[in-house]
Amino acid sequence: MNFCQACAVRNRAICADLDDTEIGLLNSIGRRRRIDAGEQLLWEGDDAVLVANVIEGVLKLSSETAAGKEQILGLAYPSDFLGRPFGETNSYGVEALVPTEICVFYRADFDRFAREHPKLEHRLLERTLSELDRTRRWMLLLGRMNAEQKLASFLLETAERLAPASCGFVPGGAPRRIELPLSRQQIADVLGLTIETVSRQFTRMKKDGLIGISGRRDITILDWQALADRAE
Amino acid sequence: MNFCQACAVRNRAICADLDDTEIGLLNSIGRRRRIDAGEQLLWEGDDAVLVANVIEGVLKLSSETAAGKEQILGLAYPSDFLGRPFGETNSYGVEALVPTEICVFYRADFDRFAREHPKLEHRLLERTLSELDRTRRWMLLLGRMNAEQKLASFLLETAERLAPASCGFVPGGAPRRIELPLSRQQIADVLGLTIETVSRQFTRMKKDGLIGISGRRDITILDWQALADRAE
DNA sequence: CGAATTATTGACGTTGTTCAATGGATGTGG
DNA sequence: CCACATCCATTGAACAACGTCAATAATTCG
Repeated sequence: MNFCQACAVRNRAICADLDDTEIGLLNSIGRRRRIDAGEQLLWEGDDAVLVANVIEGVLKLSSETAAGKEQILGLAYPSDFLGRPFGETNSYGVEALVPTEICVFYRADFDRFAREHPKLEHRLLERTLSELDRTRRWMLLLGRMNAEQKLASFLLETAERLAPASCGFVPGGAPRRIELPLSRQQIADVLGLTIETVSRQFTRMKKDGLIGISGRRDITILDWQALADRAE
Repeated sequence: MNFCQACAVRNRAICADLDDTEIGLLNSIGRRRRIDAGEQLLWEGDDAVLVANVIEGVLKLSSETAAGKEQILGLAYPSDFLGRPFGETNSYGVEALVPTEICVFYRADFDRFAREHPKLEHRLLERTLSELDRTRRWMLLLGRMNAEQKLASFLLETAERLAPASCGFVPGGAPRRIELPLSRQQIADVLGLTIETVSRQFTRMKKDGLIGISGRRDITILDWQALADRAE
């Protein structure tokens, strides 16, 4: 059977441009896999054996310093691509943050398929270019923003990426409740801060009426404009 | 006439896999251009009109916060690719740091050519994937390293990238003199620090015998191992 | 040679980290 | 269903690293 036809990210993932025959071929070399929250998919420094598409869930890409301090390098959401095609080793680890569903390939199979299907390579190129842009924007945050700006930026971006693309959501307007896919420690690891600093910033934003905090991971954005102002 | 045949980066740039006919075609849509040190090639936020290959020299990619603080997002050396194919706008500015020679294309022409030549797209994909890896490694530096580690890492990477690929240079061993392509301020902008902090770190490394400083931009790495130790 | 630019150095302030204690939530076994 | 253990988050106080401001020194360039 062919999973792809019913795939939730069929029109957004890198396979979107393939026709039925090609999809069938790709389907035959990939397989679905569920990953529990906290389960690791790829390890930093390992041989690059697998690549994957994210179908449902959220994963973190991360690396650590010799001293053991972690830095989260990026988050992967549905339709994002994971792993290092045409590469030797994984330069970062990948771990699911919530229960996640992916579509995995052996890198060797994927590489071969990709080289034979320029349409797929083109989509992958576009996606990689976008990811590079996003990553560079994140560098500005890490290098030049203070704790308040970092957290405000993080909340805005998370709200945006969590909104299903289909629902035509635009930031701003009404209060919006979001369920954070990350713990406080992980947020700290994304922003290059400590957990204490993150916690203090949350408390302050709540006190100032920018956000509401209902549960550890349950945040409501009350004042978009004020949040955006603090992000710059 | 066809510049490509005599091009210094003919075997390393994204055009390396093209045959003579294809190179001829590519040559006809591109042109050589010299850029002075300090001259800007692309502006952050502008429409993405141009893309280019670096032939000789060094350029910086940079972005700034609303408050006007600059962050250098990356450096481009010979054979690197510049600009945003298949994109709308430049998400960062590009400026030459030293007298530089590039091979420019109108993005529209380049995009069309690329879509018709999967070999070129493949090279561009490999390069973009490598650049993404490099950029993510830099995020670890920005987010989790202190000033000393940042500067040590910067010096090591600069020494490596400045060494002509041909000469089989490996870090370590004998003292090595390098001419920094960046001012102190620019180094600060790469590392997410201030010029004063960079200056103090330089002074300290010199005092500790790790490096020699002959002129503002003229550094000799005296003790590779000690420098590598401080980088982690 | 002198002006302008860039870098260094010092004194001081601020932000975020570190260390330590407390608080709140979640889950398990009795 | 409660008691307890565990985990995660919050809060406070002291400290260190880096930033800021200001003065001086060294280069570069006309």
